Amino acid sequence: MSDSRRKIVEAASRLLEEQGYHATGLSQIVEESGAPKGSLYYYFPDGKREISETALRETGQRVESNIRQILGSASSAAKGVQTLIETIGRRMEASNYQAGGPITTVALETAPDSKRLNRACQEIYNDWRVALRNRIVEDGVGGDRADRLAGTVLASIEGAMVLARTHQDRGPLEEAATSMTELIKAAH
Amino acid sequence: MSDSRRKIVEAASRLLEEQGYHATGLSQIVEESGAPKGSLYYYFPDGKREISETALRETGQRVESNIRQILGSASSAAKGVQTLIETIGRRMEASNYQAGGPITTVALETAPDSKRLNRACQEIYNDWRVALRNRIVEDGVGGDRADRLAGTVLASIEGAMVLARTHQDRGPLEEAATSMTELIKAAH
DNA sequence: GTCTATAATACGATAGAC
DNA sequence: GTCTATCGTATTATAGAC
Repeated sequence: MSDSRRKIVEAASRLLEEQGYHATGLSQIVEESGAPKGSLYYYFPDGKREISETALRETGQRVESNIRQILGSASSAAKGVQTLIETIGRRMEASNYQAGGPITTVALETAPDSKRLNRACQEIYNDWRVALRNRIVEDGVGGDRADRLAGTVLASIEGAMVLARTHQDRGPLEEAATSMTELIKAAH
Repeated sequence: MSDSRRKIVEAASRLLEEQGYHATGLSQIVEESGAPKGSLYYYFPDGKREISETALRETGQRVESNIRQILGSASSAAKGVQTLIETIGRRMEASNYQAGGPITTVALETAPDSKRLNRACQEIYNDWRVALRNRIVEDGVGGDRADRLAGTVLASIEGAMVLARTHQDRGPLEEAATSMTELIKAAH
């Protein structure tokens, strides 16, 4: 992938997380990426939606990789989820709560009116969910229950990020970490 | 409160939930409200932000009232939370997932750049959380633990709404309902 | 691959009449 | 209380040169 294209996608990923879809302009993406202004529609003929989809999917894969790595090196699913949520809390705090969930805002904004971006968000959330589910199954929890637990953990993380960003406080994530480890342990 | 003002606030509440802050234009609010176009800046001299704050706070109180009513008429906190989440699921499904969390999208969009709207969202979330906490305390759960449980329930609901809207499926809310009742029951 | 210029449209907000 | 007209400034996207 060319350098300009890569820089555009990286800038878009960050801006979409921090500001959401509608508040992020193409001019700002180009400006902050440092890429040439003329290359935007050369690399992304379909414009903003194509850039955003590319950025979302790249973010999704990066996050999924982080999830798998953290869960994989933990001694149990419960420990892994706790470490995962703590890591998210540190990341949000370090960004002064400008990071607001890698795709949450865009997922909410575009669910009704962009089939393309909505599908991307669906697939990304599904990948994350599967990663969580697999680690819980490895711990010996039955498939159906592991599935439900993975969904609850994912929802709790998403919601706790919303609250943490709103309050500029990672407390909600810490509460979620405690509750989710408790819930997973109780499933055995 | 005058009729035009009330209609503007009602339309704004609905549009902000369905579309978020940046995607909702003043012209659309006026148009769908049926209020006279000239009355917008008469009732809300500070413009879009003032309309939005008013709409958010009104929505917040309406939802808080619903929460208290549902929790209050339930035989236990766990049952109440289950009924609450099921009610939310039916509401989202009935709207074809256009309802996307009464304030979630706006909370995420405006957290960084509008002190005024951010504070409103903080206070609304806090009210909801207190309503949850109080009902859990009534069930005999200790204050600290009830506080954490309320935070987790709120986060799970917020996150499950994000996932439900994204997938156009109330499954995430059903999973959250099951898990949250389990978690609350385990606290006794 | 990259540039500039510009089309076409929408936005929030204000002024001043009535 | 309500109206219209308008200002200034964004936006996405395209055309055509280089």
